[in-house]
Amino acid sequence: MRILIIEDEHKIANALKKALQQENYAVDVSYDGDDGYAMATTEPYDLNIIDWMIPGEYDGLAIVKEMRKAKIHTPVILLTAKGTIENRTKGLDSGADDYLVKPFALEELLARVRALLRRPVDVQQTVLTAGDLSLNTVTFEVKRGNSDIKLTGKEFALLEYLLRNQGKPSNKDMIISHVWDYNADVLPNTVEVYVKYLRQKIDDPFKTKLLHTVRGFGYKIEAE
Amino acid sequence: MRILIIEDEHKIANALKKALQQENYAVDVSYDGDDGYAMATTEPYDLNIIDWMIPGEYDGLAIVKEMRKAKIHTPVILLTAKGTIENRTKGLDSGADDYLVKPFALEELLARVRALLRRPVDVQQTVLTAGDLSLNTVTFEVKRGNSDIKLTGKEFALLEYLLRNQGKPSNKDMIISHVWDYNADVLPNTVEVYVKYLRQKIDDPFKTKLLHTVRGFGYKIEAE
DNA sequence: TGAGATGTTTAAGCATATATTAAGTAACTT
DNA sequence: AAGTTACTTAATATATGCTTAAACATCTCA
Repeated sequence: MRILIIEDEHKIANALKKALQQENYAVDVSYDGDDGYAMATTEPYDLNIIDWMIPGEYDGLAIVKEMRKAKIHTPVILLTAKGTIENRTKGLDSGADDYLVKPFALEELLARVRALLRRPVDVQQTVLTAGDLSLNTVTFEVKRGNSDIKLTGKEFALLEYLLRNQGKPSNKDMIISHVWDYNADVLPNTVEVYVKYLRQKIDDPFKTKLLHTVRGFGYKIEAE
Repeated sequence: MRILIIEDEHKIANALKKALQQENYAVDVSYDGDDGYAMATTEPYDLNIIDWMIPGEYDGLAIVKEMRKAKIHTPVILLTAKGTIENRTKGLDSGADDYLVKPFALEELLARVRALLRRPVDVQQTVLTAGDLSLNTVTFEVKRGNSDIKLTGKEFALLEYLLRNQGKPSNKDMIISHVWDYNADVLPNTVEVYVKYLRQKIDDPFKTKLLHTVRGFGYKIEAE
């Protein structure tokens, strides 16, 4: 699966590229509109991720319009800064298939990419488990054994990430880039604090611990 | 199940496409009549959704007539702007199977698509329940225990949506795209207000509450 | 052993999500 | 045309969640 990213903010473009590559997509990046337009119309891609506001003769919207005019119906996800509702309709009007407002969490983008590329449903598990701990990504329910556990949004996102990477330690930078918005300037200490919150809820009341610190490498979920 | 949409308003076409894809249909879109006509008569589809007023040599009505002349009996849903009754008969006369006046709520379209594709009956329940609450999608009656509850149109649509997704929280964006017209620009706060109205009617007078807030994730209906 | 590095904990201020109320519009009835 | 009902928004209040700073604890390696 080939994906083209057209985005002038290098930081964002590279973060997206990295994340998508980790999911085994082949990713090309263009940092300006003219170049991006040329690539989008000449190379065969399975998906385009295009920023609305980019320098060059073509902005994101124009690229989408030209693509559609040229009968290129590759799915497009449009990115834009926190905008008005009018923006949203305009974006979808142009022929884009989906629309994402910055800042967004990487996981959110990945979910939409999967949706547009119609990855088989069974690839994405809805219930993640480790030992007697279970997390349901549809109902957002978290349980340990029979007891319900209530998590906040961030706690849930953190636990989900750790469960998806079960057994292998994730360092704080990794966690920040996956659980927080791509451009969030969050201190590593914030992760530490959230780990504490999580432990309070999923480990402290129980005998066997699941969330482990791997000093120097990060944190991991593991059931013995 | 393959569905073809012939509709020149990109915004509508894309909204429909997305909604239908979420229901696991394979969807193709054509933005003009000539192209659409070619696709409808050469490719095998299980259903066509065709706008009446489209640019090109063929308008929607003509496409349906030509299809029928060519003995292609794929079900057709015709879309049209707020029209006269005369329109309606003309439309069904032409050989269309159903007829929908814009603007319409997505759920309405989905219901008709399901009906025409004869999805197994048990998929579309006519009475939805949660605890002692019941909602009849045919008679529009809502009851809790023995007491009748009167809801307005939007309140009803909201409750129906939540009941269909019972147990799983729906966030405001989801609710807006399913309960309001496809082109409605409605603020998230509107959903909050409607939740309040609903609660006043279905929860406040009763001891056990059914409509729950799941902070950070949305709202859900759930009976313990 | 002890100094620097890494991880833990607590509490407080700030930010955001949700709830509530009221008032303005639009649509429908009589 | 006036009155009613439904719909949506704006303004405000309240609750909860998020993030940081700073103090404390533990580990590692010279």
